[in-house]
Amino acid sequence: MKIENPSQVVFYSIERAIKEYRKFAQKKISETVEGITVDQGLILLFLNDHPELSQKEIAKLLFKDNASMTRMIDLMVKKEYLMRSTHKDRRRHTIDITSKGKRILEKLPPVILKNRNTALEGITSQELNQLEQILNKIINNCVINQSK
Amino acid sequence: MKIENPSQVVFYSIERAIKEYRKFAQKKISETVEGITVDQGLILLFLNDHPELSQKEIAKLLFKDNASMTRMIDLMVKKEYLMRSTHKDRRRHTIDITSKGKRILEKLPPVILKNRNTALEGITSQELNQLEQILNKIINNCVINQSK
DNA sequence: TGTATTTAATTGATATATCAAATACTTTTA
DNA sequence: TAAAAGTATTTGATATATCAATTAAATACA
Repeated sequence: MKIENPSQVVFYSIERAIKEYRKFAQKKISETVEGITVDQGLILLFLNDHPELSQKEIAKLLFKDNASMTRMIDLMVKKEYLMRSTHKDRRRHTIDITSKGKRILEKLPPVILKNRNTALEGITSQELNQLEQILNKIINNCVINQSK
Repeated sequence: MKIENPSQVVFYSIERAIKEYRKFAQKKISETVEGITVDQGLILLFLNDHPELSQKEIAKLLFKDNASMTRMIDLMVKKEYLMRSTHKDRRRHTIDITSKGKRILEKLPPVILKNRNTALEGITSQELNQLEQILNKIINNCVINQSK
């Protein structure tokens, strides 16, 4: 049984698209903001909009593992973008953005918006909807069949 | 400046689609073949079809870094799926599939084909073409603007 | 031919991914 | 209310990602 050439398989395109976008976005972010990864930037943005988020909730938003999130936030605390403080549910922490983190937040949104616009240049909103729909079908197929 | 909710941004869908597919595919592979990751399986398949591939070429096919590929193949050698032997270009190695690797290869293709079909269930070939086209636009936008 | 430039692979350092197990709390329930 | 079950986070072990630097060999070229 013969497996198709990768270039003929849509999963390679999906993987490549997200990897090229991440590489591109990281490069542009690094040109503007020192010492921040794409994911760290997203963590700051989410926390800024929703300060009550738990590590677990942030992990889910970014499709990360809880253990990874612990270590990412450890690092961001070490780099002084974030601080952990006590939460009334003492299993959790409240995660606060430091002033250093807030300074990053001022520079970040325009870069991210520009990156997204650049990456989506020449793509109609109709195409974007199609893309979303098809991807959602794939996601559903995978999620449903995983539990089987 | 406000950054959109993740669910409204197509890049989250792309990321989620590939991650859910990988999780699903890994689960199905693990049920059939012991001790093999999706990427390790793909390395075996590529080498089987194109035994002359260098580590660098395999890395490119799978969108990996050369350093990662060195370590992945190190591990596959340690687990006895692969062997390195001398190549006429002595900077390289020839990478041979062991008999243990070949036994994996007998079981792998049907699982992978079934995974892909399951994940793409209910998606027309027209939609697949659209998906490819739109993703290629994104890829091009990122690649072109990276060098700028 | 000898030196400079490329090239394939490796290594080191650090970060992230993944799974399992452990901790420290909270909530349920008998 | 005490024990059981559930939850958020952390930790350990191993693999992979990423970038820079190194090594060893091939190629270019003066």
